[in-house]
Amino acid sequence: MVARDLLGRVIVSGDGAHRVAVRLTEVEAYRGRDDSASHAFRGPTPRTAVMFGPAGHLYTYFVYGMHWCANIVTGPNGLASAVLLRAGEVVDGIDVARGRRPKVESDRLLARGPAGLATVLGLDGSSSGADLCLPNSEIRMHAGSQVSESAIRSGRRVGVATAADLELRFWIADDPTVSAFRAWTPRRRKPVG
DNA sequence: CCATTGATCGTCT
DNA sequence: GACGATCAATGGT
Repeated sequence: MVARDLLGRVIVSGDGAHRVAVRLTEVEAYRGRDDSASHAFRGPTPRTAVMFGPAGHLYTYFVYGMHWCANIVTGPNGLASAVLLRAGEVVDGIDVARGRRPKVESDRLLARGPAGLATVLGLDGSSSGADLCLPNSEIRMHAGSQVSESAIRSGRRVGVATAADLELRFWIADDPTVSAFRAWTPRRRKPVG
């Protein structure tokens, strides 16, 4: 399992009227212990334990005090590799997706960006560790359609401070749902007084 | 379209 | 105590 193999696959959450499906158009690889930008770089912690487990499970994390983002653990080794789901196209449950992001104007932006993608699928901390390969799970993955190698582009990862030169971000060429690249910039602290 | 900035809190040191 | 795998609002071009 490699990051580019995930492009074109479909992540599905919920059933019936709650079903939402997202076809992945942009992903970003994190090489566990070998990668200073990875949450697994300093070894397992309670939060990152699932990254050190078997492939095909979900790893969700909370950032900036307000957003959830989702990864798929890729394994199969003890390296704790994972792939961040950066963007996708909502292919089913568009009304549910719109309801979860009522301020988003265009459907193509509904699952653009990792936090938006997780929101549309209804993912949060309770989803972490879920096995995506179980067909009856609340969250599961379908094969989707194959994306040809010639349609895949790669480039630097978004918003990472270290290992910034690695080209571990992959997306489907010319897809309107792919997120915009933003280089990492240092963050000003809120004034103390 | 682009650039800038505030919001907000779990996690690890 | 500092920081972060982000987003949306704002204001300019």
